[in-house]
Amino acid sequence: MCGRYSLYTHISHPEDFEERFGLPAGELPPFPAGYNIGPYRDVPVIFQTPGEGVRMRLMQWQLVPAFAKEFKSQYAMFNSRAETITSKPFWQRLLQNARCIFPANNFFEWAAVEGQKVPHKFYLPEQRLLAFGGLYSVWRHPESGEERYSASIITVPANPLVAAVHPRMPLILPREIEQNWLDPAERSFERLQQWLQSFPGNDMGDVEVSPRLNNIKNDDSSLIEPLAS
DNA sequence: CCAGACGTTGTT
DNA sequence: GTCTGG
DNA sequence: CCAGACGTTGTT
DNA sequence: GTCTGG
Repeated sequence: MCGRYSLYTHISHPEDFEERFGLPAGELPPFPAGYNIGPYRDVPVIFQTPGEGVRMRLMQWQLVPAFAKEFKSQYAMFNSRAETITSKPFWQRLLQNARCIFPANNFFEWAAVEGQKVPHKFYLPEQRLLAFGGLYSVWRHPESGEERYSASIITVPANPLVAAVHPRMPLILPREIEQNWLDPAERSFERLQQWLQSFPGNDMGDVEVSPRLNNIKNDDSSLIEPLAS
């Protein structure tokens, strides 16, 4: 699963967004560095619609279907299982028409050790920016017509490194397919399905971090530091 | 995801 | 236990 | 044509 | 909103 992550590269190295996604620093959404980002927050999401370039905007981290009566979900849909989105029509349509990327610097998973929840940070040392594959949805207010965006992170089975801590992990897109993933012209179900892979653990780092991370009210850069043991 | 709350009626 | 809030 | 359906994940 | 069923 993926229920907590960090994003601060857009503050420290905004040029990464230009290089990877063609997004100039001036077009990044106003979002402070976040070291402890959880579900239901508004987070920066990268997406593309037909006839338009790649864009980034804030979306609420959950998924509210367009047909919902209110802008809230009665289910926990901040994650979407790869196994589900390829097998059910509702999700298949989103996979073909509403893919997005959550930019991130790492993700956290909790190990259950003697009844304690022990947080671990997973990251790619050589890469400041990670691209989580996700799905988004646009909901329109019935009266005002106001648009509200929401988005969900796709999950896949954990690779062996992550599996030592937790059985699921976010879909991480290899750099070479990021552009294809965002391209609204890509509708091949078979290719899309092939991209729902668990990113290998070989190049990933895993460090235990402070349990202060557990409380989402804590949000500072010390939370991503390896726990001194 | 984790943490923290979780209880009301009627009245002025 | 289960729901809500962040 | 209208009515009705359409949406979980992860945890122990 | 959009698709399916009757």
